[in-house]
Amino acid sequence: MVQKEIARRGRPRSYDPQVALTKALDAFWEAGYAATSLDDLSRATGMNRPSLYAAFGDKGAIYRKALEHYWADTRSAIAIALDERRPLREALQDFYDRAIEIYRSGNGRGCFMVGTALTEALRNPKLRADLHGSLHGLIRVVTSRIALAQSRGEIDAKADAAELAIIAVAVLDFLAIQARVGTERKALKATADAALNTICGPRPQQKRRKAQARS
Amino acid sequence: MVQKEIARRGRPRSYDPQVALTKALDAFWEAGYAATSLDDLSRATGMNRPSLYAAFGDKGAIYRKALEHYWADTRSAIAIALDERRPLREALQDFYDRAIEIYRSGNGRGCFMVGTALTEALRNPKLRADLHGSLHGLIRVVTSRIALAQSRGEIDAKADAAELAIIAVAVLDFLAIQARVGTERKALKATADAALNTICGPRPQQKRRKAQARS
DNA sequence: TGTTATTTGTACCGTATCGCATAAAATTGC
DNA sequence: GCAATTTTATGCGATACGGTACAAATAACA
Repeated sequence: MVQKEIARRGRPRSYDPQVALTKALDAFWEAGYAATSLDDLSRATGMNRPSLYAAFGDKGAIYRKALEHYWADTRSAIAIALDERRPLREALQDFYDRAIEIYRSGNGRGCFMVGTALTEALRNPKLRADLHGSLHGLIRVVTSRIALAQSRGEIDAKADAAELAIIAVAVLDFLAIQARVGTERKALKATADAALNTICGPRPQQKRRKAQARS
Repeated sequence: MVQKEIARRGRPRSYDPQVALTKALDAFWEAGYAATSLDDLSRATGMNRPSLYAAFGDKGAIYRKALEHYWADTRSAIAIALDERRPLREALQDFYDRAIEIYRSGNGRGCFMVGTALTEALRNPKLRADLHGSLHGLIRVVTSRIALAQSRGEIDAKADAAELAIIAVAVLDFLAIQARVGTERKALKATADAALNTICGPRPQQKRRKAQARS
């Protein structure tokens, strides 16, 4: 995975493009697309504006690359969490646990797509279509994962897998919303539990308290 | 409800503050807070900037007033939809139908709070706390409405009302997200049906198709 | 008719913004 | 060491931004 070290000709870069992109992502994630200036990005990455421009393009291009970076990470995390070798309940539990940790990072910044891209979507048809496709794809993945669990007899075979998947993804996005309005971890766990109990049925062995209506 | 016509002293206003505020709301709703300039607001309302400032204050104050206006409308719509005199399923159906119409308005702009306020929440503690409070309040209202239906024997009394309310509100916000990424009405209806069937149980009499995984 | 009160419209100020032009710096190849 | 190459750093230029000062406009009041 390490890039071969080819002796490059001119002055060497003083930044790592990958970490710089991550810093740019953080800046956008915090303030949103429109409220993040090139100076903010310059400060966040440690690069000056011309370097930023040479490396990633204009502000829109930086944002698109940051979004692609985020989405690639997200996809791989989802694939790991929903691993078919584990029971559905365990998979979904991991799915939500990972989401909660990400969404609570950075003072509870939530999901990058829900928190920043969604706002821009209305005036950016390409972005809008990409978000639509991502969401649709996620629902399809979760649907087939739930259908698999049904075929294994883990959950009620008469249930509608597509409907349960919609619930599952809706709760995922709801965690993002709750996190960004400052909801603490305990309440986020309760939200995830609501999804787990609804989709997989109430947990059998362990004791269950009634969920508090804290948000 | 008509204001008494008191003879005001100077030059009369050439705008109606209520409709101007609604136009400002529309502008923010479309582009988000940061991307909406005072010139945009001036264009949208037909007022020039000094009039705008005199009427509502600076940009932040205009936004706060627009948000309060939106939330007041939303609260009353929710109260009507969840009317205790109807069965829960009918109430929730109306709840989601109203949401879908609002969220699909303006080329699918979604929910004002999810689509614009959420982005700003991270850097605006007061706004964040308000959003948190609103969300929490909504969950509490829905929880007690579901508990009422349980006490009437409409749905399973052993279910956890608070958990079902979380699902209900999560799906509401999911409708907002789906609408803003361009999801068409049919798929939004399918999302709402997923919530209805999950919370109230599958509809008994009418024919049911399996939900497509369209988003 | 003149005074007072209120709103409108134009124009302006200081600052921030985006993108780029240009020069200085740092490295490799010869 | 010298030319070629690539990146960094400073700074510029045109525009956009939020907010306000000021005068013209329009009404009630006396």
